[in-house]
Amino acid sequence: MGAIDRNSHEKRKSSPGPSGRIWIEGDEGTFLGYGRVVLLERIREYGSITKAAKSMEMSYRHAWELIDSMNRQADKPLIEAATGGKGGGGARLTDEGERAIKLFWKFYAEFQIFLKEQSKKITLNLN
Amino acid sequence: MGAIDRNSHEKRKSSPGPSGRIWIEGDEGTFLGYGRVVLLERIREYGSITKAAKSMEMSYRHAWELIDSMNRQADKPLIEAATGGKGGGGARLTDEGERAIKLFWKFYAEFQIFLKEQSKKITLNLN
DNA sequence: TACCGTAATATACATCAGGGAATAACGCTA
DNA sequence: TAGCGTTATTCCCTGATGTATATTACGGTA
Repeated sequence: MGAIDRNSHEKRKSSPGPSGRIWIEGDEGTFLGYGRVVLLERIREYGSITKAAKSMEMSYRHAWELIDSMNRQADKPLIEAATGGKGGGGARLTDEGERAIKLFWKFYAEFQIFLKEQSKKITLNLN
Repeated sequence: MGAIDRNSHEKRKSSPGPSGRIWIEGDEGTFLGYGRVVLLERIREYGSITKAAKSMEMSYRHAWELIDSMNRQADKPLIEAATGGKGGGGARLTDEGERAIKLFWKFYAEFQIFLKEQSKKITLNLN
């Protein structure tokens, strides 16, 4: 339920020291990033782009563009959406989407470890 | 002599795979980043904020703000500037600035290694 | 003292990513 | 068939960021 900033990056504590952002690049630019992956998870949770976007305080327009970007760059779509029908339609995370989520969080976790290691070295050198 | 983009991050090849940006956070936000460190080096080279900014295709105003931000957040100034005098004045990199440059490039180099390692793991998982 | 090139600073302008709102299409349900 | 909620798409507006431009301050030098 936490708010996500407008750049689709995680809110980071502004504690001095090494910091950074990571993402997975695709053919058209960013393929997977923190905000995108959280969006995927929210869609899995709510089954709706509209609800997922609202839960992140993100505009539907922006959410849709991110999903479209991911789907275009992936071999197979990460999200499959349907208009009309019961409840007006909805969206669902595919197996490919599930794999993308796992892939990114693994990368993300290793980066956090990397930053922590760097923090030890760098804070020593500051004074 | 290469052009630096407007966000003060290095121009990165858009090759698919793990990517990212790093910086060193200070009390007011970014303290050292790629663009800032290149700016420091250019000032060391030219002895002038004006010339350093031009060489990076950066506005003087922006360059000055970056320098001011770094100087305010560091224990001792990284850049010392003088108005008037021979040649109208100039700017010079301090020893503290020299250390900041080394510190950042070390961090940067280790991050490149980290990305390369991650690339091996991730490209394997894509197909 | 006049000149010079730079630092320092303020103001106006341009650009652009994203938000908000409006609208159409869709297909199940009652 | 009418209603519903969602996806999909378009247009306009705003806020933030950086550029461009102009002006002043400065202190050596000729």
